[in-house]
Amino acid sequence: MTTEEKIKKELIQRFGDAYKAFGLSKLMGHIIALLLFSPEPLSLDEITKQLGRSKGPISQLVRRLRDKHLIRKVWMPGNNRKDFYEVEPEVFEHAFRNNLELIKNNTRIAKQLKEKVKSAKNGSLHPVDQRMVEMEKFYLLMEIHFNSFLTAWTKERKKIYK
Amino acid sequence: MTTEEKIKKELIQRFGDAYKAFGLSKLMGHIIALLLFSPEPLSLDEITKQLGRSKGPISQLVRRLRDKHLIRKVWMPGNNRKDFYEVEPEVFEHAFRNNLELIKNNTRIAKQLKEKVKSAKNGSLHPVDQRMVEMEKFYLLMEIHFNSFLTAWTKERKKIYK
DNA sequence: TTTAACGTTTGAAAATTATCAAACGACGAT
DNA sequence: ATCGTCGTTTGATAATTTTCAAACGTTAAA
Repeated sequence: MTTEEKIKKELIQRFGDAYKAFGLSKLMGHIIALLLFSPEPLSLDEITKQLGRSKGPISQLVRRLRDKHLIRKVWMPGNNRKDFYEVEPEVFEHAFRNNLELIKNNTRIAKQLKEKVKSAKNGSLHPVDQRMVEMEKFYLLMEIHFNSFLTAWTKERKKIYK
Repeated sequence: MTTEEKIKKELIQRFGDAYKAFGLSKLMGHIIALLLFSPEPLSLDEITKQLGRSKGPISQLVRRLRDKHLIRKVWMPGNNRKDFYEVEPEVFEHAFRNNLELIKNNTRIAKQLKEKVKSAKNGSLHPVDQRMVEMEKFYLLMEIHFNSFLTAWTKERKKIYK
């Protein structure tokens, strides 16, 4: 096995683990890693072949990755039949934004539960109320900092790819 | 069912979903939510009873929650046999820090792969190299902003619980 | 010292999720 | 118009994860 193949294998491996750690499908990580490594866009057939899986799951996960804006379809001249894919230029940013949605959901939980506790207030304040207030503030502040990170990154990225 | 019970049920439900969305066990979310709602620390028996599960999984997940610093054991006077648990005062911060570890792991992946590509450089630069450079910068910048969020939160939290 | 309650561990069962092979519909190519 | 290739869908199977019940060791209470 050449050095390049070893690197490719490790990239696939580690992206799989990372995706799983974030609660996503391991195979999704494999697909991203493979496309990340490939200098050229790959067809579904290529992906299935290189990852040694069958068409079913690849087709489904490629769709999900597209929904998440992590990869995109690219038109290849001279091949009107096959779909080719490559990673989105802003993969990392999009991956982060997907995570941001989960954060926002937490803010929503806190806000809604807080309201419900408040409206059901029966004289004595329930301790969970205080916690929900804290939780909402926590995630709101987090959203602010996450957004400021995104602006900072946009600037930084321009420097890299100018 | 009283309003309070409805709120409790919804809290448990939604924390379960949220935990699952972050790739953790749904039951872990249930335990946290239950403890979050309870004004008093709960024993393992209470938790198993209230969640309608058996001792095995509760025992295991309580340990994992403790490892993650999301809940803690609390000594109860007059009850030397049972272990009682409550949520850590800084649950949200600790939950965030756990996530930060995953982020740091991503930084590590980028750094390591980048090095390997560089050391294996065979004349023509492989496109994955550029991507790894970008990835590392992305997650390093993220770490900076995450840390600044944590400092900001520490300040904010003092205001709430002063 | 004995007993009983407690938390942990463990092997099996249940439930969920991932994966495959095959069938299908769509659409260029011939 | 027909054929063949492509991506999707689907029902069955495999693999993984979750859950339970029972056995176990430990330790406070009697």
